[in-house]
Amino acid sequence: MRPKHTTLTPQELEIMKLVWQRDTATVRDIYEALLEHRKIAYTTVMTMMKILETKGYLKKRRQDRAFVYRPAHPKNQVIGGMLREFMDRVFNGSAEPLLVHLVKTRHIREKELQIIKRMLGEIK
Amino acid sequence: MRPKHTTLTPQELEIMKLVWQRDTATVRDIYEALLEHRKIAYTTVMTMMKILETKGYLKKRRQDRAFVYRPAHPKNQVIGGMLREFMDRVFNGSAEPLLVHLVKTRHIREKELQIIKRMLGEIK
DNA sequence: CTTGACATACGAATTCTTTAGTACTATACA
DNA sequence: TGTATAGTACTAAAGAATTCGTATGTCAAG
Repeated sequence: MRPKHTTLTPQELEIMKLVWQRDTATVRDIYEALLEHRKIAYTTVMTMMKILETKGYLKKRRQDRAFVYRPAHPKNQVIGGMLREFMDRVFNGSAEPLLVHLVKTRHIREKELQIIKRMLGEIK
Repeated sequence: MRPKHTTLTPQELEIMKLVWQRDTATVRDIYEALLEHRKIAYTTVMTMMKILETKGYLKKRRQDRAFVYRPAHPKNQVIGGMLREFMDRVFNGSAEPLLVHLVKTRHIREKELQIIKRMLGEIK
């Protein structure tokens, strides 16, 4: 059975990025990090992290009075899933038209081409 | 308050793809195309297309009794915007980590590399 | 012991997304 | 002429995403 296709929402992703950076984090850690960019309530962050836990993206364990959260899956795996979902939905699953866009918008230049070349060489 | 979505939602995209394919389309055209994949009500399609019109993605003009819709912007431009938004949100705006994923998941192979090479050559 | 700080639990409001029902209108046609 | 058909307009409602308030519990400092 194929695993349920569930993707991170924008705000969930924002929080997950911060947790991946830190490997472990409390609600307060994330709350303070988010506060530097925008106004947000402590309980909002708590709710989001609880949601991420029930969705299986975060694991928590109690330490003293507070929960300490950590990622349930590596960043690469989750981000990779989001990329695949996006490619499926927007480009019908094929990378080629995506690459066409990246070249035309100059997001891929010689530099990126060299990177790809080198990575492909390493895989072989 | 959640910031307004600047890009197409999944269902909106599904409809836009069909309109781009046809260049012009009535609600009935899209309704019938969608019906081949899933159960959906005629009025649902109508509502979605009205939303797309108020959001500025579709233009309509009356022809006989029905509206005929057409895209307000070319597909490349809109899809390009979605890719940009995704890259910003998920990869902090840089193409490189995105390419790393595509290489590692074998979505970029020799074939795609050649395509990129050729396109870069054409741009120069 | 009381109080303030800090944590979770719970509930709820708001907005966006998606879906669809009902009412109404104009046209075609039997 | 009256009726079925095909269209729009309007309304609504469910579910997801996002936000936050209030209640409550615990611990440490005074």
